[in-house]
Amino acid sequence: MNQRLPVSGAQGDLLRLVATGRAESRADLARLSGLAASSVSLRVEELISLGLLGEEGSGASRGGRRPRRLRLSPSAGVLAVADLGAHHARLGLLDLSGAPLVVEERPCEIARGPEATLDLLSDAFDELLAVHVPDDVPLRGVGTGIPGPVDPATSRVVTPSRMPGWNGFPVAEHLGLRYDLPILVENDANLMAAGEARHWPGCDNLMVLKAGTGIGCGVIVNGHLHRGRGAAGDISHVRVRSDSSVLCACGHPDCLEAYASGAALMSALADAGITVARPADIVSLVDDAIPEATSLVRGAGRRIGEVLTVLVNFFNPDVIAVGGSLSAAEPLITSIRAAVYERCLPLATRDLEIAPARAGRDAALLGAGALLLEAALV
Amino acid sequence: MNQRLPVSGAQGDLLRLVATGRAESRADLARLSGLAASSVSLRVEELISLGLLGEEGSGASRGGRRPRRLRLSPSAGVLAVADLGAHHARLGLLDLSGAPLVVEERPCEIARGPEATLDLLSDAFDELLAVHVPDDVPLRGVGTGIPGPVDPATSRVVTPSRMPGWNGFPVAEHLGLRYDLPILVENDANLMAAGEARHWPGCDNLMVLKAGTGIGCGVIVNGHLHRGRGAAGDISHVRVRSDSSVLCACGHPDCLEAYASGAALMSALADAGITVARPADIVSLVDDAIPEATSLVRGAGRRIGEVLTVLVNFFNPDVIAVGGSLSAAEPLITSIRAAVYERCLPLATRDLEIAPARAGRDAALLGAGALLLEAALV
DNA sequence: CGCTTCATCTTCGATTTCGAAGGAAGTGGA
DNA sequence: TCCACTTCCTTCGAAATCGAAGATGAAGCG
Repeated sequence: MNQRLPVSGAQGDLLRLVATGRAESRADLARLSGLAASSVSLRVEELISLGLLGEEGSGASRGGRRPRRLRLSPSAGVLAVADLGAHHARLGLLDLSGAPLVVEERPCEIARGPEATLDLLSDAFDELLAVHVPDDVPLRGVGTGIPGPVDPATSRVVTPSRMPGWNGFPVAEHLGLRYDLPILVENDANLMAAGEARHWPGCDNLMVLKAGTGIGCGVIVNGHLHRGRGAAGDISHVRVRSDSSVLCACGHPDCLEAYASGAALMSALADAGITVARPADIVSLVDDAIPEATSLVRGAGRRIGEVLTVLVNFFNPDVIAVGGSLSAAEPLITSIRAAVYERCLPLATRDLEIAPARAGRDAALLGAGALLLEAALV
Repeated sequence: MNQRLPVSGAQGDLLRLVATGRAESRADLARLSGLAASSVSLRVEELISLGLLGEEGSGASRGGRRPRRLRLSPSAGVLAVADLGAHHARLGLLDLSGAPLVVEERPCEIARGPEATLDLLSDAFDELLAVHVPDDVPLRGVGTGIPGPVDPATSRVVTPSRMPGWNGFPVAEHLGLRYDLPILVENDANLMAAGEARHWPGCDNLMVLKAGTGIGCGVIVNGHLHRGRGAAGDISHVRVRSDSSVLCACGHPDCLEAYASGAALMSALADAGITVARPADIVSLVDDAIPEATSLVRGAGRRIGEVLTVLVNFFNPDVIAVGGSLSAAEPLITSIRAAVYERCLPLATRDLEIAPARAGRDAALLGAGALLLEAALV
């Protein structure tokens, strides 16, 4: 049941507005699309008779007649999305409004190479589809996040670290052999940013920091993901000020990652005689008020904050959302805030919000859905 | 002769495409606007009969019939644009394709306050119009650059340094009292970036560095000026790594401006017993191979490059254009390049060009024209 | 309760845009 | 030179879109 959406032009725009939750009624659509109300009515009627859109009760009055609420029909289709990590993949199915139908996590060694990994992924998708989706509901798109840089022009992985065999691999092309559908391949931090963006209505410029084993960052400019040449947002190898000198795996001294990533904190804790298995365990240590852990997290936050200082002055975002497994540690955000507010221009921090991410663990999957809906589905 | 352009919707789009030089023929317009060729012909015919557009000879064949070249009629109108500096204003008139008709520089103390300065500006505009523009050619828009932050939402100056009396002043509103026309007010580095952008066709993401008395920076994302909350691109108060510690006028230690601005270099030269009047004089010293000057400029370039490192990783621009009076010093760009290429991710520098600005001394004026044409003129 | 006001949505004729077809004007190869 | 082919531009009927007017349903108010 693979099938491209049979919509084009104006119809597609309207469908997208409903799918992304920006519009709920014909009147909303008229306001947002710029089309005349009459044209909207016509197109909506067509979309309903195509079975893509449905009417469902009525919305809240804004002082006059209540709008008839429009929703994507559940049978309009589903999206299959995944977020590949080093040792496991998070994957699931979304409906066409981008809401998750089912999400699960499977072990998956990315080091086994692209073919094996992607085939495992496709098989998992097929399983989920067979179990959770009726036969007459078509798959409309496939998207996946990759823990490394993706060239936006070619959808190929470029110079990834810790992903042997993936360099230059045409991921989208390979998935396209199995699915004749819109395919999205994107860096995982970028997907997370796209997912987070939907939770900050009215904020067009945001940075999403992913503090986990590594440090990732995605950038939304003007409501759209900024890709640059494929590495945009990569701040992990920025040089930080420091008294000592630590050599990073990349060959340069004093990279942010070597001081403030979950991996760096874990190894520093080990030096202090405290062994933890995952970055998330550091959060528990902080919650238990273990001084070594708290001090380390605070130092990491300060270092991250110092780097963000430059970026806040330069980019002036509305929001910096901090996610990833380390973000649950209270002192992290606090010390990031302190560093940024102390050193940045008042004009840049005037209305700047530095807050925990809102999209939760499935942010990357939701982001993949959002990008598929916005960009890929015509 | 003030008059808003009598165009709307599709007509305006087409006019803009011709004005900005992106389209030269009906066929170009059809390709770029997305309209059908037949619709383009209709609208163009209207624009010609309105006297806004004219046909002028024919262009180069692309293998078939030669296109009839379209140009904005010289009588379609003019724009009045200015770039305010601390002690003088550069101002001029542009035709509707953004090309300068006349440019001049006048002494103008910005410290005399907004009313006096803006009235002087308007008087200068009126003079130029009277001398250089026939009575039947209307003024279509007015734009000016300000050497300080401008809130994009309100077009007010916010927390400027060295501009007493300007804080919170509604510049656009004030000019609007005298001209019932589209008014543009923008930070000077931003205008320079907008002007530079036109000289880098195909490059959608660029940073323009202005190295003069101060250090300014404008950012073009996706072909459009990025404003953020009004301070975007302001990197002059970013903290740099250094052994010593210098206190900047802003109250923080070790700002980039305190080490690498023309003002900082001049004061360092003075300490070495070499007195110069303007940053441009430093360039002559470098050309004469005065070791102190060369070494200072090289150090400034390295420091600027180190800051750019962070921004290149984060933003992944296609081009960094270096302008301003110091940019003529060869070692500046060389050492910026060295710092950036040494430390940035290969993916980010793969196709990155770091080059002297191309738009010349009138960059800001051209930028004002470009922004007026793109944004203000409907 | 009836009245006014408001926002939503539809109807219908006027306008704009499209797209297929074709004429005009050029290039390049046999 | 002729002829095939390309690109540019226009013509004209078909289709999409608009906008004014009105119908619909709900909230607010005396």
